[in-house]
Amino acid sequence: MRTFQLDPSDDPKPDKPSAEKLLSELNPVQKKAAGHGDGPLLIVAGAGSGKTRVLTYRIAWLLQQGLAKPYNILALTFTNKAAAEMRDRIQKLIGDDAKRLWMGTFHSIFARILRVEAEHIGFTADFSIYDSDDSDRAIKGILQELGLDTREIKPREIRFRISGAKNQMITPAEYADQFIRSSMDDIAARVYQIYLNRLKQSNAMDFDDLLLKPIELFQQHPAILEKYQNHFKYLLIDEYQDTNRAQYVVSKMLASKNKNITVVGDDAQSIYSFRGADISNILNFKEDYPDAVEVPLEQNYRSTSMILKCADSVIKQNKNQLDKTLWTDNGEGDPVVLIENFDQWDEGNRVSDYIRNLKLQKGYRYNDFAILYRTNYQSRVFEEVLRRKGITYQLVGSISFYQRREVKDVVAYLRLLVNPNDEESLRRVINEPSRGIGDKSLQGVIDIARSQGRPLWEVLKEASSLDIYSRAKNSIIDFVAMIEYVRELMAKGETDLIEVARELLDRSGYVKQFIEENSHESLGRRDNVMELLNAITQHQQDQGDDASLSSFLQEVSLYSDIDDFDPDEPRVTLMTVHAAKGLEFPVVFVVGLEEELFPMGGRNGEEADIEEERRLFYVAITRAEKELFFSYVKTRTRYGDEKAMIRSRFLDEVDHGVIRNESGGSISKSGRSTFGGRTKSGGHGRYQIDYDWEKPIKTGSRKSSNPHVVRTKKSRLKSGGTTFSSSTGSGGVEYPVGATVMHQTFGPGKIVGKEGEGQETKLTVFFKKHGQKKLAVKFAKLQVLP
DNA sequence: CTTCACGCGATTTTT
DNA sequence: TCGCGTGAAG
Repeated sequence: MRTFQLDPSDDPKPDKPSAEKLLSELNPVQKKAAGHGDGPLLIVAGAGSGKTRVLTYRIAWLLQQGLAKPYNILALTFTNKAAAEMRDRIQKLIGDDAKRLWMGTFHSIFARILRVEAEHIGFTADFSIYDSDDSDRAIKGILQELGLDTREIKPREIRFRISGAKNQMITPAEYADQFIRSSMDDIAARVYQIYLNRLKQSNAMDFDDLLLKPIELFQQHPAILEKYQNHFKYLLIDEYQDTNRAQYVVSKMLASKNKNITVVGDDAQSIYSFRGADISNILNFKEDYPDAVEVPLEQNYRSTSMILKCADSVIKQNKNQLDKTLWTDNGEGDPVVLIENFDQWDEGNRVSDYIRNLKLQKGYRYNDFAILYRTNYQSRVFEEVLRRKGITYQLVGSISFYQRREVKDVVAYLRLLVNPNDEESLRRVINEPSRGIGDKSLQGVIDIARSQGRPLWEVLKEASSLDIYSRAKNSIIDFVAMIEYVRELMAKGETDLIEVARELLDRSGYVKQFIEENSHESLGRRDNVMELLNAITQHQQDQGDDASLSSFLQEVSLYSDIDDFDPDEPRVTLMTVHAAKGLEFPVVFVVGLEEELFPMGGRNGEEADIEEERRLFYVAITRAEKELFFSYVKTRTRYGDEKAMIRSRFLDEVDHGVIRNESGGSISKSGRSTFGGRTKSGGHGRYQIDYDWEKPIKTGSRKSSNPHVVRTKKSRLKSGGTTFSSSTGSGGVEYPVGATVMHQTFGPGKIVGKEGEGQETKLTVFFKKHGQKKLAVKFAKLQVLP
């Protein structure tokens, strides 16, 4: 990285005429925020008040005024998608300079910095990034080595505690001193220290470390901190209400020299405290920076006044909330409609019928609709119903491609290649496919490694002189040689990345096992592996010369499902409320409004927890532009059996003047006791008479249609079970030029060229988001869309 | 050391 | 209801 000395007293240039023009599309308050010069700036941006717009224009303005070069600006967002979108919008304003802006999530930006500075804190540039799953495995291993029963003490429980401590920047010693309240805490304290050591030895960092290590780096090396302070002359942080302590500290460090820090946030939309987000960061901003200029954005451009009134009546119930008044010029709009259902199948049917009818009557397109729910598992019913009715949808979240076992396995292989000390990856793949290196043999070697305090890999390299079973010993020797061979291949730099990966998968026998098994499922797994290889190629195309296995692996680790949500495809969106933050839709359905689901019952029902649930509900409501629907069910199937549900207290809290039932009447409070009744048989018949929906044939329909296969048809292939339809590979499927097809990773695309026949057909497909690609029909698993 | 079968726990929310 | 992980047998 280059550093640039820019004198802050550089002539503050007078406004150019073009700057006037640049900001002319903003309202006066937005203009004030966007055109703010140096010094701390707090933008309190209500929902739908155009904060992204302000941030975008502010960055463009800073550049245009000559206050900063693109690389002097660091903009931290909540998702990679948000960053990419903002970059796009800036590019439209100022052109290609936008490419050189530092924009991304806290995690990805600091991962990038840490790669450069790794050796200063005892890591190498090739450090691995552990996701929560990797962390759980590491913790599980530690628990086992401590002789503890991992059924009684769940690794996740321990991880939550450790992560919580890390987010508060509490060291293991401090934790042991202050936070022991139960035997679980006691164990967590012990594991915490070992876990830290283990990660360090593995040259690995977990998600929390990506925020903590920069702090460590900057504290220990003031010169490095100063370098970045000089480099990042302007710091802008989006969604500031959701930052945790570590994020707060690191941004304060970076800003402490120039004080050019802009934060944007809305305390009413703080929904990540479970992850350590601390709302007081935004509430106390003005104490940290007494001369901060505060700009409240209160005009809402998104929603009707009816929807805003609804939202306002909800958030007012929270005691711990800043007062603010959102207003809008938009029309009054229609009241919110409450849909009452017998069970989740009714809910799915009614919602999808509304979608169909609204589309017909008012000319909406499918991408104008979103169905928002509290938990991912609620998506299943909606998927099935939408599919049956032929309504296209896209599912965001749920199980992502990169969490699939076979994909994680291959990623572990690749990680091992770049970082041999990565013990979790090593343990994951050393016996996958099975090579006769079982738990016992491996544990033997691990014990030796521990007693010598050396990385497992180093000890494995000396396997020939170890005292272990000879079959396992030989397998280990072969395995080590195989990895070393491929690593050298890579180190020589003459072999293309993709070829290196192929060599690895070939020599390890990883793909071969799937082909030999030749089952529907294993072939699906093989296809997923091929898809991962495609992603490597894609990465190379995107990054050009900067592409390496390390950079690819980083991208994979920090990938989030929302990142490739495409709002322009004509498909209904299914996602959690959390995932919907920052997005907007003309028509929104907030479903599953039942006690213990939304709000999710914090078992003690703590008021703070309820307030966060309420903010979440507020976020859901404020996604809607024109029409808003609430829905709840009377009985819901959970864990296989039916449970009577009580409708959400939130429905009673909403201003009843803005909400009506389906027949246009006002909703009754008593509805909560009669309709949401406790008896199972109570209103059963009554509500079935009202509705004419095809009841799902619960056993029949679900069995007859393999959910895995069907899911893939309309959702992105990323979601769905572990197997995919192999129909594309077995011939008989036509791929006419001009047809629209759906691809697992690239999304929808159009066929623009074709060569070869049958299985060997290669298609040239143009993807809106990824550009033109040549794909083999055999592997690409394309679905032809109507 | 691998394979099969059964039992039990899971469903917050995510970088 | 279903998927995974643990336990015993081959």
